[in-house]
Amino acid sequence: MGVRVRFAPSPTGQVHIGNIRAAIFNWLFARHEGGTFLLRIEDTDLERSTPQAIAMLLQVMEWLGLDFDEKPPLYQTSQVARHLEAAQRLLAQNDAYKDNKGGGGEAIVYRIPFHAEAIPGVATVGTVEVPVHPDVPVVVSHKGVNYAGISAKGTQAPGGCCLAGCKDLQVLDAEGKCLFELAGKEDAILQDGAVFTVERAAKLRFTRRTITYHDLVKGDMTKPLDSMRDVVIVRSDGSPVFHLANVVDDITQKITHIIRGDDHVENTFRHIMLFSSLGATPPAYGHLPMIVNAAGKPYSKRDGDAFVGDFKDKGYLPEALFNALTLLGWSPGDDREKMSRQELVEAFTLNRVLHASAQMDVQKLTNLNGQYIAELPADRFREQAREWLAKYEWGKDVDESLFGQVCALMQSRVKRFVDIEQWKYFFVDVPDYDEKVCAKHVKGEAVLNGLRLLEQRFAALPAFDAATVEQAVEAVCGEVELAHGKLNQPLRAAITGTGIGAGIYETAELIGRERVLRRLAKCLSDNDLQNGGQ
RNA sequence: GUCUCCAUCGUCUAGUGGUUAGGACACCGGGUUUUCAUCCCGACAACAGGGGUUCGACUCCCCUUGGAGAUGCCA
Repeated sequence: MGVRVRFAPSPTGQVHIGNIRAAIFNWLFARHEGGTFLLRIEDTDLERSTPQAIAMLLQVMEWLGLDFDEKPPLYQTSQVARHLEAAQRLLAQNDAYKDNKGGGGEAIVYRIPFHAEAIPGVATVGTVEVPVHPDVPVVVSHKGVNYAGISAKGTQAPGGCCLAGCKDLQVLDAEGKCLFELAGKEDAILQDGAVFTVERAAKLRFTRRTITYHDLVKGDMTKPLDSMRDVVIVRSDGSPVFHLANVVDDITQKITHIIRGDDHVENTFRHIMLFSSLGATPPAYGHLPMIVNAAGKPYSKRDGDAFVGDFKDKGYLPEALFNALTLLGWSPGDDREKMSRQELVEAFTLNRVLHASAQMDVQKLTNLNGQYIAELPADRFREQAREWLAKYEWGKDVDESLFGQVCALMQSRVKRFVDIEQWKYFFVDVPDYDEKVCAKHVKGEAVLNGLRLLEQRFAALPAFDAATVEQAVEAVCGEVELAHGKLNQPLRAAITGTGIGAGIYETAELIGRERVLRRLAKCLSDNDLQNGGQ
């Protein structure tokens, strides 16, 4: 059977990059393998799974080009009957039981199978002993073995595990005398619900069993059964828990490979058991390292600056974000970084995914984004630039030919489309002056004289273009005894109000003689005013 | 407490017993007839610590430290 993978988010608001990265890796894996990429919307949290949240999710996926197969997507809420049916089946098989431990009613609990040998990957390790605190009685029942451990200080520590964790259990006292033996009582406990309470026990001796699965990215993963507890699969309010719903849906959708975040590693062991108890073959698993924030913690829904939508709003291209996200926890193995989607599909394999968590470097993304923007065909860039410009009052109705020229001049310098806000000086009569920049550059007799002279020369120029402006500036520099180029930044400050931008001669040409002269005059008179006032 | 996983420049990473430990971003310096956000060049910068195994460890094993996750009704 071909590869079938899924992205199964819960649509509870914004989509953050950790989440979407999982989608990207699933998509890449499916496309690389020529398999099927499914979307399953885990919308069982009715309060937070709003239609808006689902629409936002779909929109983000489309923006990033994460096309999924077999539409429409599977909505988990449509599967509840199936989930409950599975729970009933487990109950009927005696693989689950009802319990009211957390109060509020009876929950359904999946029992880690005592006869665990039927589960793939379960192995017997040998006999082990664990100390227990004598003040807390050891209780052995079909719900597991309850006891308190002993901390380093000798106080009670959390303990207890599923019954399957303690095969061949013997409860011993401090002298090593056997107070209870499980052998021969299994049926009484499992079938008839017998409960044994053992007081003043000192240690447990049992046969340890482990469950191992091969993780496609992390390698062999093993967990002792005595570190596991039974799993609640239906809440006391009757609603299915994630573990059940997730596994049942994966069976329904015939998923062959589950690629998800690292935080699910521990769940995998119980999920494999659930698959098995439900008569299904467990899929292959691969766990992706987390993307963490600057503090080294996984992005939570509170980390406001990590939402996919935020990157879109700042003018990042989907291809750039997609590319950058693939480079978090994965690399092609050579020095390639900027890769097309096709190259990524070809190069992507799970065994090259890293094991350690990664931190998103926004500056690197920004740099990459700049490369993608620089490579945009001129007309595409223009189209997008216009949309961004239209966000500003001054950018709604710009001169078409000037706009085209500005785009041509500035495209290679734009790293994010929000940066286009700084184009304002090309299109308005009076730019916003950065006072610090002006104070820094527009000062000193020589410079002021130079600018005044420039005003005259510009006015007298037969043609006003980059070349003639350059000539004029050079000539004036000589006349006022300024080193070559020393008038450039002052001129830039005077006519754009900023200290950065494209080449000043080209910039001046685009701003045009009229505006340049007016700005020069204004800047100089403002300067006189200031000096006169002091 | 217990269990699981992780650990190379500030950040993302290459590296699978023998390398001057490579690349990218950022930063710093220089260049583009000392204009600039582009472009080019250069410099700085890492194997968490300690034990082993080995002729030889970033690489294999153990311990420590540090980080993350899990530990029955979140997903």
